[in-house]
Amino acid sequence: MTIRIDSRHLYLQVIDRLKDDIAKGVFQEKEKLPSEFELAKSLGVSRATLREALRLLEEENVIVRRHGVGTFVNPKPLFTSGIEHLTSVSSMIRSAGMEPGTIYLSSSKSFPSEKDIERFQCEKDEQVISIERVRTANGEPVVYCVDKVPSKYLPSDFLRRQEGSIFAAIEETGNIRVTHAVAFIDPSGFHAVASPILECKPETALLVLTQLHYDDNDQVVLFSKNYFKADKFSFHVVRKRV
Amino acid sequence: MTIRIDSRHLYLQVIDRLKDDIAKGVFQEKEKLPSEFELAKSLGVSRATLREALRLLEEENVIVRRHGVGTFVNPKPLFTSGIEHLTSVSSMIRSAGMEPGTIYLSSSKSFPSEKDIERFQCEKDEQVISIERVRTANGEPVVYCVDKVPSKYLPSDFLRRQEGSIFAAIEETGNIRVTHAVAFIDPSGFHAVASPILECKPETALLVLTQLHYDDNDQVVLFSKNYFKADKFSFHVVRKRV
DNA sequence: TTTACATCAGATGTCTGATCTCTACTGTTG
DNA sequence: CAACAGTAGAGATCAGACATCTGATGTAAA
Repeated sequence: MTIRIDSRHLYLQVIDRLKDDIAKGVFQEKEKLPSEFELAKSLGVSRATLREALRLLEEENVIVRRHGVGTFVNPKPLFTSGIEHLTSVSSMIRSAGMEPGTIYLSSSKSFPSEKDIERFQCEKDEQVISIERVRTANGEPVVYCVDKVPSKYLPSDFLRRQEGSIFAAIEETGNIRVTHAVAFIDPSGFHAVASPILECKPETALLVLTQLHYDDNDQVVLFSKNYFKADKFSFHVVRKRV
Repeated sequence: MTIRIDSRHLYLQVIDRLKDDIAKGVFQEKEKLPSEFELAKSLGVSRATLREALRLLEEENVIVRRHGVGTFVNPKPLFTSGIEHLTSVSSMIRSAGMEPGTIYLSSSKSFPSEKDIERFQCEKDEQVISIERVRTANGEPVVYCVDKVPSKYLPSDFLRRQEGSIFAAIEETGNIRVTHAVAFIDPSGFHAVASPILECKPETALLVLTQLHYDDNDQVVLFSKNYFKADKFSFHVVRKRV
């Protein structure tokens, strides 16, 4: 019996551990994993728990299981991590091999519009913080971002410190975790505000991501509109048949 | 082979059964499911098997489980079925509440280009079929489609019959099933070919979906490039934190 | 009456160890 | 050499137990 430092469920810890090991190449050798019996023993969990983890890893296409044969790691992380995985703009830029930066244009606190009230399901007197930024990749402007978030979700000193990710600030309190988002994808030609800021020629198209970010209680905690300079950026998504 | 009547794994059958029951509203009552013990008994499977099914349903956001409390059906199919689910253009149009139609522009059989050979991993002498179509919604052109598929994946009489989905034709033989695709998302301003065909004004932006369709052996079986008239169409994707 | 704490029932989480079924391999046989 | 039967080992499923969490209830103290 191991001491539970981590309070999360065991099967989740097993998943992380296995993903780590696969990433590190521990199991890579001939793309075959030890048998469930041995794996469970070496991880210190029961086979039932291990199987719950393996089943989810199979659903995620990390591994493949063949009845009577064995479990194999899937040798094709070729096209994972598409837009269907929620990550910050910073890490999107970084994973494209470039250095992210931020230029703050403005930030303000104001009372919510009717749309805001509907989006956030908040009261009329709950103030909303709006932030306008330009994100850069290797110094070049690539994304124009407009974010809106009810001030109750942010630390009180947020407006003063002009740095850091909004995600991190929202989750700083420990009570909220952004778990998923719905992103609406639209193309745009010339945009009166974004195009000049991004130093686009009029014929350069933009990709607009309008996003509603939810926490684990399905509350909208962040609304954002991102204008991507598409010639410097590429999006993909893995589509699965159902 | 792969002819499976009901020899699929038990946990998969349980998932289907539960989804069915939820869809039929059997469990709807107060959004609470029977306990795992009772459910397992009534389904005639062990608790371990039931739990594998429940774990996947939870991952799919169909249900929510709370330790010590119970299992609940999730009352929010609000934003499922985004672009991350692979469906045909026809059903995308239909689910937008419009009637899909097709205009065939051209279709031809030719030897593969170097890009084709790389995409499909085929031989130089294996011919490739190219199809050019316009898809309409309520009679109005909304998508310009260019499809490429090695002729070996299609029935020999395919070029003569100018109708039906390519998906269906590929799967007609029974040996191939398109399981997933990787879609690259790009905006486009004026496009010399697509814009006139779609009767777009020059300033109307297009959304371009360049897709590689895979079968269950991770073979590319279909390449397609779709130009969506974005003012008539809307895309969204559910992004999950990992 | 209200608050705080102890207790308990019932649910999910985890473990153990067994049996069933499938697959790849191997040696035998005609 | 091909066809077949046997076998070992892997995942699939099962049955039952104990652990832990949560919500509700009852009881005693403020």
